[in-house]
Amino acid sequence: MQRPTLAPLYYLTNFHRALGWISERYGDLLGDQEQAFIAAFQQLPLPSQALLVRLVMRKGPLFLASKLHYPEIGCIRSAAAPLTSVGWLDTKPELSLPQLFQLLTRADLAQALPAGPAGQRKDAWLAELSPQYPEPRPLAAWHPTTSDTVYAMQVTPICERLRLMFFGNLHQDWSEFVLTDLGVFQYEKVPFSPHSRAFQHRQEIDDYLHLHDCRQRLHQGTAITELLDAIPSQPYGNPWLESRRARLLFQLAQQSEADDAATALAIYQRSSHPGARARQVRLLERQQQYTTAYALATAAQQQPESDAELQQLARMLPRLARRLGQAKPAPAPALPAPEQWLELPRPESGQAVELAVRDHLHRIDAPVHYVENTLLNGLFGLLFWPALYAPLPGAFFHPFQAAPADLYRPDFQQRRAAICAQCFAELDSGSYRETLRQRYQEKAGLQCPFIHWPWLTPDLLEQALAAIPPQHLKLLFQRMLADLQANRTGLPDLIQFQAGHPGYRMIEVKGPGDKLQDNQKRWLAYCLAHDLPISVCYVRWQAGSEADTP
DNA sequence: ACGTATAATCAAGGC
DNA sequence: GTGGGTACCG
DNA sequence: GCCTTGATTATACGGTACCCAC
Ligand SMILES: [Mn+2]
Ligand SMILES: [Mn+2]
Repeated sequence: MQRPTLAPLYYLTNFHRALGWISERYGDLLGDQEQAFIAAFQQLPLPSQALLVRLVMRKGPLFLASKLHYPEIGCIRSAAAPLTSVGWLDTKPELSLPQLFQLLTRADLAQALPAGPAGQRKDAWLAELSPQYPEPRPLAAWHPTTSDTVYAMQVTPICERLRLMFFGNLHQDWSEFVLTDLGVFQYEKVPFSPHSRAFQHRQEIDDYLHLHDCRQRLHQGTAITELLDAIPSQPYGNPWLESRRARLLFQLAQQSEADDAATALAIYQRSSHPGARARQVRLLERQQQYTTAYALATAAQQQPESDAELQQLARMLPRLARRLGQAKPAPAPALPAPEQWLELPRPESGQAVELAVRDHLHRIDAPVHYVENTLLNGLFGLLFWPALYAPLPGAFFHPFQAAPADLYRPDFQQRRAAICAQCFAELDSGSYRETLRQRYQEKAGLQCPFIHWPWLTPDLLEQALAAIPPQHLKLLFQRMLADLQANRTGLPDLIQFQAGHPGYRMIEVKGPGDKLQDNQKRWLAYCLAHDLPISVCYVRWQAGSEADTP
């Protein structure tokens, strides 16, 4: 593929585009600090602007002047000077010993510090010296003979905030621009109004940043109690932020489960994250508070948050009932799934069991494909493309989105009811086949969370269109749409296309020691209830086909 | 909605 | 030297 | 049988420069 050649300062151009974008849409949500930053940035000499952007895109926050080489910028020190005078770079930061170790190479450190035993690891050396050097110092104090300079980035918080405002998340970064220009990422072009933006209130941005900070501290091992104090005790009004708060609480509770079950319980109670209630029941059970556990479980059963929760409750309730001496509830009926047992020679090369079964079942007139979730997700993405990329207010707000912002919100389908109905109607009329072929041609390569293009080959698509009855597709898609997040996984490993009716069958492969997962059981139950051809294939290895692993 | 996560799978141990 | 992990690049 | 835990794999842009540890 031919890559367009880029202007030397392409990244600066991109950053200007971003700043302009933000200024246009967020004028009312920018604080004095951010406004001043944007204004002052434009006043800087170009090499200084370029250097700042380079550093913003790097890890930092500390950089050695001698390690910065940018031909398009030229002299780093002259480019840096204006940045230090506005206070965006600090040239004399106090460095802790660990920071010094991160910044300098082994060889450089050896000139500044007493050497340890030969061949000592860098981290051991640091550990050994740490007690002797508790105080931070400027580089010149650590290493008097060096002529090097350290630059410490001072504007990370502002730049992070701007990035968040642009993308509506913090996992995308400014390289999206160049990667898209190069065609590495291709996004569907969705029209949206010039005032579309990820946030409507400054408080939402603050809240997002605050939660993000708490999450990072959780990951760094900050004490749970400290974080609990930091996280708002009341739900956010914004459902999107509230789900993030709930998830953070859930993770907090998870962390506390091991050493403080009571705290964990209390935190789960405050979280509306999926599964939080089931964890409460489980923890209560573990604490032998069977009455409370049973009460919560039965209440949950009356108003389950999901099939997944019902599934968990159905396992816990009989145990709890037994503990409480209640009448033994009827055992859950086993899934009446067709089963098949195979005894196969263990593949030479440690080949996956799914592939072994695929090859065993494969017939010239009944080909088998190892597809897992990719086939159905792919077909779904193709058919519902107009719904996924419908220009609804608030769904799209920058050009680098692979999906609408509300994809996994419960009202996704509801908000697009008419379009979804049209997509379903194509299954009834039969026009979907031509639509999907066309759409595959048209959209191949574009980022879409449901389509892994390399797996969904034209050949596989054709076979699926020929074999799977549209009414079956309809049933499968209906379940997906009911919960796009939960129901995009758990689909069977293999699909076999065959003559006659229904024209295909789905097969979940289970090797020795493997069991059906919850999400697989849910798909299994759904397919059985709707007469969709599904089965489970259990595999044993032939004795002597290969020595067991010790 | 990529907290370098979910996925799925395998293995082992506890009740 | 080599291999592995990380950061950076476009 | 159920539940947990941890390990382990793959993918997610692909290539390269650099540093470190062995
Ligand atoms: Mn599988
Ligand atoms: Mn399987």
